[in-house]
Amino acid sequence: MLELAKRRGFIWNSFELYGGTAGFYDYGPLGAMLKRRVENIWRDIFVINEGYYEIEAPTIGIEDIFIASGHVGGFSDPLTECQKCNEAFRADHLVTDVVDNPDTLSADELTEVIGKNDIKCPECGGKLGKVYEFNLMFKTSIGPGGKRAGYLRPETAQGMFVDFPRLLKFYRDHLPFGATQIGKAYRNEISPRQGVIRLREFTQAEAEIFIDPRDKTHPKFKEVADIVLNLYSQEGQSTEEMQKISLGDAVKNGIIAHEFLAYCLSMTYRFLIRVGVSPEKLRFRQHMKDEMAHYAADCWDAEVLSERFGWVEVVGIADRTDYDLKAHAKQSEKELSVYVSYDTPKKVEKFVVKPDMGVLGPMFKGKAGKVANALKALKSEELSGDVIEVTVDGEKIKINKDSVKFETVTEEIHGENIIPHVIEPSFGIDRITYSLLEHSYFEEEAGKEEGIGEEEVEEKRIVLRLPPEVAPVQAAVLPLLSREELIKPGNEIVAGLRKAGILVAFDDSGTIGRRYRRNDEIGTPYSITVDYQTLDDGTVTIRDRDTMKQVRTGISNIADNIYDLVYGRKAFEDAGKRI
RNA sequence: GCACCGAUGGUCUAGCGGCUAUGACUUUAGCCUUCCAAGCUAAUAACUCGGGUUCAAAUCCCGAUCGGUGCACCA
Repeated sequence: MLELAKRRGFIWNSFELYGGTAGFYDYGPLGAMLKRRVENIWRDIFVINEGYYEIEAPTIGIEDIFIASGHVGGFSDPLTECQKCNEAFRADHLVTDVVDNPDTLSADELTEVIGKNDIKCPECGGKLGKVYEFNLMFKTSIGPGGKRAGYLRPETAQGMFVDFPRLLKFYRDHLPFGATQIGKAYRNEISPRQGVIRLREFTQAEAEIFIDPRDKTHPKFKEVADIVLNLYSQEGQSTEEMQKISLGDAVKNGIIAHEFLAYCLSMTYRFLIRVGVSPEKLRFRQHMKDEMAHYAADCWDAEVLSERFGWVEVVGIADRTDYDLKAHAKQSEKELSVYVSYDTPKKVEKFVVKPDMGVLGPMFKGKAGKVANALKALKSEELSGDVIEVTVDGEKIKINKDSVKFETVTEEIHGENIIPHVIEPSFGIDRITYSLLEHSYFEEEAGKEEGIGEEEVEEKRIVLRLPPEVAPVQAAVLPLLSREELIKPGNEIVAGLRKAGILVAFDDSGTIGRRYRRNDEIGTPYSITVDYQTLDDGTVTIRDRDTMKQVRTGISNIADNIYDLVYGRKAFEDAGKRI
């Protein structure tokens, strides 16, 4: 598979000319188109059908963002280098024998522990240097002078959190709403391996959906409740059992936390199947309690079975609660909340204390404000005596009850400010693209050729059964023989298809069989063959990649015909007369 | 990052001290060909990089880079 991908121009190692660098891959001519089509299907589902508009934020973020997100502090590993041989080691791993929880220690604390316990370089016994944090973000500086730190974003999500106030206005202050982003993210992995599974630069498609924390239902949940998924729940993982269960039942039984999350699983499922992931090689795995971030309410990964890498996480779907907005609110000192009005205004009984400032002011002068605040904090029973006592700055102060009025008032409240919860489906586009290539790859025995003598020769066919919608080349036009009278009408068909926006290849070299196989190998779903009958009656044949069957149809509406086939609006049998 | 293994045309591969470096497929040009890759003719194209040993290195040694596997890390 990988050999094919490289040879036919899907993916290959970056910078090969200079020996290559781990963690970087190029998409070739076919791969880039394939990936683009995958992204467009994602847009169709999330942006067009769900209405979560796409935004585009910079790939470089300022330091504040990543302080808030925790990436500056937490997205790193403590390293120490040997002064003698310059080897780098994980500092927390060197001290596991002397400390109980080394990963809770700071770099300075680790340096101290190493010093006190006289820990030496495991390689050469040399002295170890100061421990420093190796951050997994690519750091850069903004503007000259290097004063202002910037980081290549390690995920696209933060760009959407940071835009929350603007997005809220765009959606006219209504929950729920969502924003999406498809773009590059960067992680300076210490040791990336496993091909495109772990990259230093990769493409994410993420949605941040802001919902009312008190209402995690989904209006369209009924439409998807019957979808049966392969779930690998927390409970299931303890017994290593997957279960096929409908989303409706999964929510009812409390396996999935709520409808909204379950709905996201359904979107994810439909997306992955549509781009070409095999349903039987797809499962949804719930994060274990200790694996989940402490703030997450529930989290599910879509995992795809890969022949090379086993189960690979391709999508993460998390209920991140209000963690991110709170973090950015704190860092930016701005309020990030939504005013939500009640259906009917609530009547709330409220106990109000009204200190008589005309008396208290002159009496306490500078302290008056503090005294008043202390009084306001009191409960009704504490105010019942003739003399009221409060403590201000450690000093007990007695106040005559006449100086304080209090009452219970009934107020009408029309709504409140709430911090939305965030549902985050996060897709690894590179992993998905790789997976569908793997799942589409088939080597099969195709027909039987009569060999020399009596024996039959089994013939191998490599075919990429990509869904027509994602296939980079959507149709091939092939003159049966490379002769001018057949090439000419072929070229006219090509021009017509191109006008209709279909990516079409023309090929007249070698035998027809060879050209069919070449197109099978890159997943071209339909091949149009011009033969001598075309010259007589203006018809051509269309060959279906998967079945190798052919139909004959007129040239006049060939572009519409192919378009309908590619986008699934017509079955192959209906595209013409069967041969 | 550690340990072990590997790196030869576009792809797969032979060669394991001796100098025009195997072979297959692919590709290109042409011939032939009336529907499922291997018919004919020709052409293009490779020893990962840097040091060392040697009269001589694709071959032996060291290092780097990349890749595979295990550990670690990561999701």
